[in-house]
Amino acid sequence: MRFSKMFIPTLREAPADAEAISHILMLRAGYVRQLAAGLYIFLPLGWRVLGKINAILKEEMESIDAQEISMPILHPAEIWQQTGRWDIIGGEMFRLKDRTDREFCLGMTHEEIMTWLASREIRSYRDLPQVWYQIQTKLRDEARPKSGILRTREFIMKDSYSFDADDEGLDKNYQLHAEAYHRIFNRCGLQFMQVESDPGMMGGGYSHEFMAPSPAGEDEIALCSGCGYSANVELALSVPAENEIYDWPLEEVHTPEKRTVKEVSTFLKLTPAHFIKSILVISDQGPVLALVRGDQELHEKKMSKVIGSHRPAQKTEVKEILGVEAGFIGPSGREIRMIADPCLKKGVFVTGANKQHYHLKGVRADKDFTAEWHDIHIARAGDLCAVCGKPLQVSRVIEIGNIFKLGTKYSSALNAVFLDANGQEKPIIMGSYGIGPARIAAAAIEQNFDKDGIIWPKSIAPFDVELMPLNMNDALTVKTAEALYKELKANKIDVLMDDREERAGVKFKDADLIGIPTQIVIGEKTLKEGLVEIKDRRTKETVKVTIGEVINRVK
RNA sequence: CGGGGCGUAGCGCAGUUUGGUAGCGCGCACGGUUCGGGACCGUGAGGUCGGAGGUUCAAAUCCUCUCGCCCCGACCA
Repeated sequence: MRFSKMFIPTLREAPADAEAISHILMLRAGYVRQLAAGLYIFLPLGWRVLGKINAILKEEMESIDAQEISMPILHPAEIWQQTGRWDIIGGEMFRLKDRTDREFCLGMTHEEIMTWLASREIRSYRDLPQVWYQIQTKLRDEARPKSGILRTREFIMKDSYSFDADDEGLDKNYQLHAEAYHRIFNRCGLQFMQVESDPGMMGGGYSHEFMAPSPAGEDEIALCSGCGYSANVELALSVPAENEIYDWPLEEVHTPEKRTVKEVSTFLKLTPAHFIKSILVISDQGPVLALVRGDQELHEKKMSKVIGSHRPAQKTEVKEILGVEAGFIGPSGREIRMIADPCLKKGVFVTGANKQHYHLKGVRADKDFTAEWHDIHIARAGDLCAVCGKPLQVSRVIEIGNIFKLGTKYSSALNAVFLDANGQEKPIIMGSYGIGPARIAAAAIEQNFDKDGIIWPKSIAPFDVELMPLNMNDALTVKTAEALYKELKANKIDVLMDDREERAGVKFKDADLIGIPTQIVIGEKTLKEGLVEIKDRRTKETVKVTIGEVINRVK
């Protein structure tokens, strides 16, 4: 490809409303343009990158016998109604009507439609297993699109779905996908890890996420360097570092106007870890008191797993329900449902006395209060691994893929059944598996850039090499460039030749910004010695080679 | 949905406090000189100041409403 013929609108300055590095660089280097919040146009360079990523996805999907198909984006409401998700999913689903008033939605994922197809076509265990995939646009009315291409309202996803006769089959397809995903992300040059995750609205009981470490990410994961335990902090189990235990007798202490853990702990000259933090929440079944250690935060998702959907109580509700102001509530002597973090089992604590301006010192679990015990705190760096006891690290990550064991949730709802070898009718056992190609691209940039621009991993770069004849007015330069251009193409090397009538400086700046991993610089002076320069975009190291050597060097 | 910020030329911004005929840099077009890390000189094109309504002799500037975008939070296959 010739630069002069390709639409690569590079920008000297970054648009003001871009913040994430991948967003800024993709805009500046002419890969994407924004149409509206969460809607992006992929320009020629950006589309080439997605094409490279998709090619890898296809190869690895085919290698585990997944078959590519293509599903509509516009879905009739009835199918989503049958699985219940039409009502469960709120504003995130785009909904519309056709001219006859029939209801439709735009597909945010394809479990329903894939299962619908299976329900119509699969009859026998002999038809199983099947793995179908597509690389298809999804639409979600995101509450908050952000970080450029990382969270958008319309995006391409590779989604695959497995259909099996039994759990062993599902296990195998799940495992095959996990392995394929490892190969895919490795080939894309990403640093990543596989972690346990919360299945969320997908249902089913078992899932993993693939995470690329990056400060631009929206998720956090806990990692154990000791045993390798890794999980999204939404469900990561951790044991906070132990307290020194004081054998206080139970007594009321006067704590005038001291409400928060911070205030009371400062007042009593104790660390927050010696306190029980009591948080009243309102669930569908009524008020629940959540108890965590004073130095911890309550994790709402973990809490939701125990008591279902809920919200924090307002200050006035606390007074109404518990009869005392929020700063002085505690578990002792309460009849209300209580969920407590297990780290409170051992030790002696200070907590609200349920009496204005008083706290209770010397509170012990089981003796002074009882509760249901569940891990409900947010895992933090420095907490200990629940498996092996070594310290956990917490890091910020971009979710680039996920795999779910769905079981029979969708097949049961949509009556996707088959006859087994004994003539018994059974629901098909399913899994679903997603990867976001645009997120791979963004994560690759977030993990590979410098002050001058993008540094693409070779496998997903828009071109393999950029050929840079510096002076287009020099006949020998042009002649050499044209010959090399032809030869590179003949050797199946993707080459972008910067044949513009631009000054050398502009070409260097643009080349670094665009980030093609190898640059071949053809300069007038060096050329007189019969040499050209091969430059590594990442290290900026340059070697001078004869023209004849170029092909072997860059192959 | 809650909190905050911003909308002025393609991009980055000044001008808004104190109302008085819209400006700078980059980019773009043309001419010339340059030519290995975003050149220089000259000439020029380009603006419903996000939109609507109001106040005023006069509104980018003041008031009301509205739309859009970004950030934090809530939410999130």
